[in-house]
Amino acid sequence: MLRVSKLTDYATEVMAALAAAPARVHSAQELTERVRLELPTVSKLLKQLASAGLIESFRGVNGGYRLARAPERISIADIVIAMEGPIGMTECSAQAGSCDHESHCGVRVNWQRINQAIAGALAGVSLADMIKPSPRRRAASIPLRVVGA
Amino acid sequence: MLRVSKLTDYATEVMAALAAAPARVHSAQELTERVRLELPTVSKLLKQLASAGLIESFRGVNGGYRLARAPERISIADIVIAMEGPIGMTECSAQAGSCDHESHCGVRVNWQRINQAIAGALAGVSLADMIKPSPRRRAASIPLRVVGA
DNA sequence: CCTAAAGTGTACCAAATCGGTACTGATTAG
DNA sequence: CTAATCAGTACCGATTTGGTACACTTTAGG
Repeated sequence: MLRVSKLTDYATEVMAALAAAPARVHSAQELTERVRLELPTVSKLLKQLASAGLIESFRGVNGGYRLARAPERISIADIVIAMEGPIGMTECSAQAGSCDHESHCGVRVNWQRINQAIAGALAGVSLADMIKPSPRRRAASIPLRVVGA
Repeated sequence: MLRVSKLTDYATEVMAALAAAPARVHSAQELTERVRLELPTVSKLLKQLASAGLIESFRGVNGGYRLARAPERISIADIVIAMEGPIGMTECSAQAGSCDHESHCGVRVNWQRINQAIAGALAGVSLADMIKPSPRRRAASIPLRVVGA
């Protein structure tokens, strides 16, 4: 199945939890209780999200994490990229030289277009969208139809 | 990196090779030479593509494989699904009951929307599109818009 | 019929990835 | 100075992935 890693999945849950109270600083411990995961796991992904600049960290007593931007300005693409690196559906479509088929592979360029389509789909959903219970509203703005079918 | 498996990648190359001469029957051996992979590997994915109904197989001497439909009527989504199963970016968004967070996870429904957007992006590119050298033409209709970054 | 060309099915193995854990260090409020 | 809390590193086990091996079936053609 084409899917993101569990860590990425968890990351969206944690980000959603942070987005529920964007102004407050949440400790890793508190977030752990919200998403029902082990502390080291939550800790690890929080660190990753922080180094990607999606959340701010505060050390020391009463420290914790807080969204770096408004939930409307953080997209699922941001989270996926923070956790898994650049979106590239195939090795060679992400960086050149990584695949020795390049010379005779006619589909590479087209995979790059697909990457962009998928990045667009992920970028079109914000964290604010994710915490809305109803899939109505901005849902319609997700680009669905692409080319042919 | 969010990506499809190598086998899926190879499968698109093999399908592209088949699409280059849709009427002819190609042996696995011949396709192996085109995509520069090992025969058992090509053989394995051809079998999988055949059982998904994307290609037809012919046994015996002068046997081989042929596209089951016109290249315009086979999408990248078809190939990805044939190789990796249903598109579901998270465990729980594909089938219910597979995740014990369901009760307190507010983002599940929204992942389902994202799945559909991605499936749409993949369904929108046909095999015929993939073998076109120029990324021009209908390319412009792929939604590109990005939110934050 | 017999043989060779070709696909089918099953099983298996090594390497990479992934998810998780442990432990130690650094920072800061009180 | 102490406790709370984030940061960094290292490691481990399980799963997945990619690849290989081998025995079986089907079919065209002599």
